[in-house]
Amino acid sequence: MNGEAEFLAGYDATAYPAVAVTVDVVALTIRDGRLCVLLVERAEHPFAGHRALPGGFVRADEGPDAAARRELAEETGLTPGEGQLERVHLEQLKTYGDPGRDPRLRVFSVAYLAFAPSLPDPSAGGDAAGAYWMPVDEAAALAFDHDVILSDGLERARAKLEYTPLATAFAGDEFTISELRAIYAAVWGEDLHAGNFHRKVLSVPGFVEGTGQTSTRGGERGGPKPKLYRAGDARLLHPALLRPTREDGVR
Amino acid sequence: MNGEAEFLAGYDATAYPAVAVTVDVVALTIRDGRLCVLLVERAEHPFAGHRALPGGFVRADEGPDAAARRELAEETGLTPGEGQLERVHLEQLKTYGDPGRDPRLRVFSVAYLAFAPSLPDPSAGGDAAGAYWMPVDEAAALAFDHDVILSDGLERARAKLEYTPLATAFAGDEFTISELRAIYAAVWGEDLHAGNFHRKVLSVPGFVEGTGQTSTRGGERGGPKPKLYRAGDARLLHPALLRPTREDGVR
DNA sequence: CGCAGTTTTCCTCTCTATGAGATTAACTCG
DNA sequence: CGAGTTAATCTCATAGAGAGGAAAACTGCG
Repeated sequence: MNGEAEFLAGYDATAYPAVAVTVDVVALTIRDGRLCVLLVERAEHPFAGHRALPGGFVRADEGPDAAARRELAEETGLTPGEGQLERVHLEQLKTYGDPGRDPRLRVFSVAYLAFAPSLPDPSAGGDAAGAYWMPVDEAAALAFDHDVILSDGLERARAKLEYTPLATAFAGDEFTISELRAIYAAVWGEDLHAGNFHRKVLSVPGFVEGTGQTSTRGGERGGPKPKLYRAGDARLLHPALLRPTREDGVR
Repeated sequence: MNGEAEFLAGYDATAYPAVAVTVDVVALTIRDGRLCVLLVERAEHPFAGHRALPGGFVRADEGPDAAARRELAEETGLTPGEGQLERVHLEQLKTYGDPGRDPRLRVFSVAYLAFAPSLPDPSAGGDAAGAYWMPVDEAAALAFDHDVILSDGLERARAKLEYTPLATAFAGDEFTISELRAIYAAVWGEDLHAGNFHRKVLSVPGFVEGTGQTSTRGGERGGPKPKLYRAGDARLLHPALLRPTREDGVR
């Protein structure tokens, strides 16, 4: 009965003016024990000179997931196929589309959240200059509504560490329990009890599995050689690893 | 430097053909102790005759949140201002935008999840005929990728009941602990231990607050007059109310 | 009216999980 | 070698979860 013509008639420019769909990526990593986010310097109007989350338009032949991974590759300098890019955890965060969030035309932005292991500076990578990692507590006054997107992404990341083993996505292939604890501490912004953390991580089935090996060297300031672990096969932590400080029942 | 003209030049129809942005709503309610979803019968091509989630285009002057609430109002027959529509909990679920999910043109759909108290049949409401509530376990073979959207919405709803007091959004203003337990049972699809549930709900600070009143009548098949409660001011349940059966650490 | 069945609301008991602290052993640096 | 640091493991007190039980309040039926 009603085909494309009828549909497009109902979709005329008067009722629905041109819209664009972009992806923006909140890419997080741990550098020097601090939680950092990948930012780019905007060269063009609007918000020229401001910092912004990396992002770009979704192309005709790709879904938003693929677009986000492509943008991430472009800005970090990672190339597909080498395993590094594939190991980055990427998940959809939320879509932002209020009128006026972009002064030029109606833009819907599908925001993504990425967890990356420690990476070299993008500027060293070659054509990906202009992007850099910045500690999240110094990242403010971003372009568009990117401050809100970043803060939503951080809250999601903090919550996800509680009930998923995604903290391992910030670590390398093999890691020690202490390194894992440092990741939690950096993301949550507070120290954790080493003994309880150790017991907890090993007691959750599927969180980590031992490699049978130990680190070749003790800690930087002494201590025994810690055992090495790699990520287990659990996709949900049960029981969960709850954040300490949050007040009982946020009102 | 670069203004709108340059931007629009980079946004030509070759690289970025026309796209549309819609909202689709997974609206859930409890009817006769069963979890139900609001569906509409599609009249037009494509998928004419198929069931689909209610939805429509985001208009130029509204954000996606407002669009979702408008669509919900149109399909349920609820009118803004009477309090009923405002009491429906509505949150963004996820955005679906793979090429080809709509055979006509590139459509990005921002899906929403709604929790509604028990409502009259939409068809009785007047102009909102064609929409109806259907038990979720009978809702299959939906148009587009709505099966996937529904299943994502259900999983989100089940998870949300664990750590938020949103189950109260399915109940009326005042409710008994048993009614609340029936909501959990319907959403999770399994019975809960009455005694433990009672103790748990009352022990979580801010989940429910007593009204000091009791129901005027005992249970349908006997029993004492239960006390009445209303939703408390907590926005997060702590400790959480975890689902019973799920296997330890989903692999 | 008396009785059986139902339901709310407590209660107990057991097991597990958590948080704080202490201990031992292994290692680095001066 | 000795002091300081860290990994890994225990202990102990408390809190929460799951299972079951029982008193009390109420309905509907004979």
